[in-house]
Amino acid sequence: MAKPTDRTPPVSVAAPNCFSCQWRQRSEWCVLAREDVQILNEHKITSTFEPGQHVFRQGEPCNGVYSIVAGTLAIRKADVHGNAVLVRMRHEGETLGYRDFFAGGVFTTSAEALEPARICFIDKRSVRALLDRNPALGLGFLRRLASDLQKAEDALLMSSVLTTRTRMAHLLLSLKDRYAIAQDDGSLTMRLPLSRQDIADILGSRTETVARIIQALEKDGVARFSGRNVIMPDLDLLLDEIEPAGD
Amino acid sequence: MAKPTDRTPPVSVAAPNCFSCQWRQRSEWCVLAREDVQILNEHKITSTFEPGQHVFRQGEPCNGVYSIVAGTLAIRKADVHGNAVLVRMRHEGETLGYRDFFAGGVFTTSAEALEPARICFIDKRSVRALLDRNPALGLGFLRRLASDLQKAEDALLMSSVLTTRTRMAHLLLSLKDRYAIAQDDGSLTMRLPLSRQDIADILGSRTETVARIIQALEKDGVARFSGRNVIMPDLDLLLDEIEPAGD
DNA sequence: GGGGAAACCTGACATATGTCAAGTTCCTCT
DNA sequence: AGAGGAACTTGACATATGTCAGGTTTCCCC
Repeated sequence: MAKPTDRTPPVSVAAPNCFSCQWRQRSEWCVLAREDVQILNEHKITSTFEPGQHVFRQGEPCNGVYSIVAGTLAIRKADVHGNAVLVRMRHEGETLGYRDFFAGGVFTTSAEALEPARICFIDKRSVRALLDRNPALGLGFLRRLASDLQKAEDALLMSSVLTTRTRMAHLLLSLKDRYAIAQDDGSLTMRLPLSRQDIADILGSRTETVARIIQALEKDGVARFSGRNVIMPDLDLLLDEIEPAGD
Repeated sequence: MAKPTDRTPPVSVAAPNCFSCQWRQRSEWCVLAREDVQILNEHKITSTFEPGQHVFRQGEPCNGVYSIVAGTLAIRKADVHGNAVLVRMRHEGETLGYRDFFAGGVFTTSAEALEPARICFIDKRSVRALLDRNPALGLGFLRRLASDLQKAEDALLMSSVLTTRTRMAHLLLSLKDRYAIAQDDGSLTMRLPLSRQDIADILGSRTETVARIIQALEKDGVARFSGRNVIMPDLDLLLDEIEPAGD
């Protein structure tokens, strides 16, 4: 089998069931009545994506919303010169693309699988029908957008008042919640879902700078890196990074 | 009369009429039926604010939304150390505070009048009642939030890929649309609604850096500054700043 | 008009980070 | 296993920007 690349078309898979979907019940879609779940179930299209494949690309028309059944996606935004930032990550259970769906119908970001992913697509017409029948669904998206906006503003604030090293510490701490596993000796280990370039794009920096910060963190005993594997011997040391001493 | 300071309470004024309000018809509120405008009209509270006064402060509970009848506000966000960024500006006709209203009820930003302002407050109960009766109102806020989020992401991208000088050019160009007046000789003049500190907070920079950038822009003939007054002799020079030559 | 505070500017200096150019390691495919 | 390439690291250097300290201007209130 050929290696899946960015250009490999996504694979449609046997449809999972929206009724029994564990994620539906914890997301915006939990407000749907039984017959509306039926609509969802009939119209969704489920596909799988390998790491590196795009779910959608900046500039393409937005013809519906997506829901992640499994996997992690990177949401990137690029300017005209190709410079990109990694705006956020999206994980299983989250809905995707609703921002551009409500804003105007063209994707202003790209979504790329970081891990093997399984994703449901719900087309425009179905979403509109569901919104018409369930005002609470719209309010759910409203809440979600409001919280996304808060996070974006937090990121904006952080990017202008914190050093790159401190933002790196923030990033490690947020990744820890999802990816780290505790070892017997009290340390934490995790495998990063992100390349150095991805990290640089999140920090608004360069890979060389990321490498230097990693070097510095290792020197100070805060974390040890080996490729994408990280060992954090003491969580308190990381917490100290984001909460300056004596403050 | 004492000079209005940050602590001077806002002044409630004779209520303007929502039915005839020119802004209502161009905003989210335009979808309201006649009897709903009546609700708005009865429950809104209109106040005036002098420059420097706060409409609301980060951390306060959010008990409703605001609508700007006249004036310009600065929306700021601060971290625990008091570092602040100026997240955005809001002008007459815009609604205010809906983000925190939908997200959870605590203001995550502060709003401060930059010019004398007149602002209507619509309390929580009235907003909820209007939302219940007008699903389209919720969709209107949805669209607005989606576009705010887009702008926030644009700002995030710009802050990490553009130089401070280029962002300054972007800022001047966006302020021009609202504040600049064309002179007979083809140049543009405007009076900035922002202090150097405000500009630095927008650029994610320092007042000293802003002063240096101003110096550089004057040296290159792009703009001339005298306090808050700016003369832009040639718009093309400013546009060149944001679109690097030969690109 | 004068005093005082706030806003603003300037210079000298330190430093974080970008840039460029080699290396090295790691991974994948044949 | 070996070849090739991508990802990553390292070093030398340039530079934008922060920091600090001092000075000037502007504005407001008495």
